[in-house]
Amino acid sequence: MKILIIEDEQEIAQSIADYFKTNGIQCETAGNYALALNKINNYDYDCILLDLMLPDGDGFDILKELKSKNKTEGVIIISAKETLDTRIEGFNLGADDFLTKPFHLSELLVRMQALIRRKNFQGSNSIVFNEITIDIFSKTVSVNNQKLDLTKKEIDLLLFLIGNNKKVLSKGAIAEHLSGDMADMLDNHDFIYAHIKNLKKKLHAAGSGDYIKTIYGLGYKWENE
Amino acid sequence: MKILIIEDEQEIAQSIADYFKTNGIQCETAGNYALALNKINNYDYDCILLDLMLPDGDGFDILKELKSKNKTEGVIIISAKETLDTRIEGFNLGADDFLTKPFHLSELLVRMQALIRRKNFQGSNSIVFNEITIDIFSKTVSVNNQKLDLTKKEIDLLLFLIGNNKKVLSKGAIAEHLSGDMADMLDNHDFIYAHIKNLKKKLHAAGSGDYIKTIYGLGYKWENE
DNA sequence: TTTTGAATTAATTCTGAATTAACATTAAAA
DNA sequence: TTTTAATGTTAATTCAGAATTAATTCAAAA
Repeated sequence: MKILIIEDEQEIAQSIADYFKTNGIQCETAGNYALALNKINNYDYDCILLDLMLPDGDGFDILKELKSKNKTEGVIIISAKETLDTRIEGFNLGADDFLTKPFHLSELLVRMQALIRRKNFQGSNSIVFNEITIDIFSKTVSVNNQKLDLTKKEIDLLLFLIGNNKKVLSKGAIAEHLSGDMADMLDNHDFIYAHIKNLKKKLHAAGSGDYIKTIYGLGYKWENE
Repeated sequence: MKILIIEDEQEIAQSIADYFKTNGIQCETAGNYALALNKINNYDYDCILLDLMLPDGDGFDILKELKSKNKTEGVIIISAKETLDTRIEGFNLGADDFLTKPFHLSELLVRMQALIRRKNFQGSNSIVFNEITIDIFSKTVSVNNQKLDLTKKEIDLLLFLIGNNKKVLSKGAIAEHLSGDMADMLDNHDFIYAHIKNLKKKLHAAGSGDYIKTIYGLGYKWENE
């Protein structure tokens, strides 16, 4: 078993490598974006540990590269700051696990072993909120195990709301997220109403709770009632 | 800071509680599955210590319950027998740390503090004034943990007053702040009366103190009585 | 088929005006 | 000097209409 550690802090990379080696796992390290890309494209690994903040690039880009090349390595993101949003972005890009610094090496080892086992069993990764389950890989949403037929934007909206659990999101912020670009505040954001309504309707029809709250004058938020 | 210790061996639970209390951490204990479930569903804790083997149930089920209800408490599993399998299952179910008995209380304390630090770092941003808490992200105001339903202007006014704690704010200044534009001093500012009154009413109804003082002829100020 | 913009309707919040109450100032009376 | 009454100013309260924001509907665009 061989893993690649993409991490610019030499000390951290080395201590992970040492710990893994004593546990019978071969390791290679890449301290920057360019080197990491090179290694990924020329060698195969069982698992990749990926730090998001690199001196010469974004860890997410490496993830994109991996997926675009249809590489099958499992990826565990290790990041200093974890928000549910970055977690979801990570999962959306195909990461398998997410670990926040500082972490215990034993935990990393266990998770990595769990990941490799999961890979072998073709397990799926999902986000669960009460009766709602969102499968990150298949992009399917189900309520009480009943599959929902949501459009792309509806899933995107749902993830954005859940990912910012309890935080109020303005119409402008939602519009920007859904449309992708830096929609300026002068734009027409009325289409948000349609998406909110449709998503609410579908969730409700499937028997889900009313988690999308309207905060009059401020926006919307997702909240367990 | 308050934690819940779920552990059936009374002696162990007590010694943990004692140790933590001398370190300024409040503790509650639950000696069995049923009691633990009850406490979890009715109170909020900063962290939960979870023994896996309980006389009337499985600790993992408590973990599942926590996650399905989207509780955000950190969970440290303490278990007598650690196999890689139970570790993996624990992490997969969302535990944050895993400690094998016997352990040093000092280690438990350090890990718990690390966990809480990690949680708080990504935690919500809030302003607290005695019994009043204003969460900036969720745009919610609560008094003694009871949520208030304030309008945009009311929240705005509350923040303006608290933010200028003890400073007298003229009606004109408040009007300018609330309306956003450079309202000239000739404008009618009577609407301020309504907002002040509504805000006072809602805060008072929720059991808050009367912090909004009228300074006759000058304006209003926020002050701890 | 899905997404978006426009038009319409509904709901909520804000604000100005009117009324009433509280306070401050002044001046006359005790 | 102190009290009281008269007067004017400021604040509290109330409420209806104005303004804003959201929901809904539908048709056009992607």
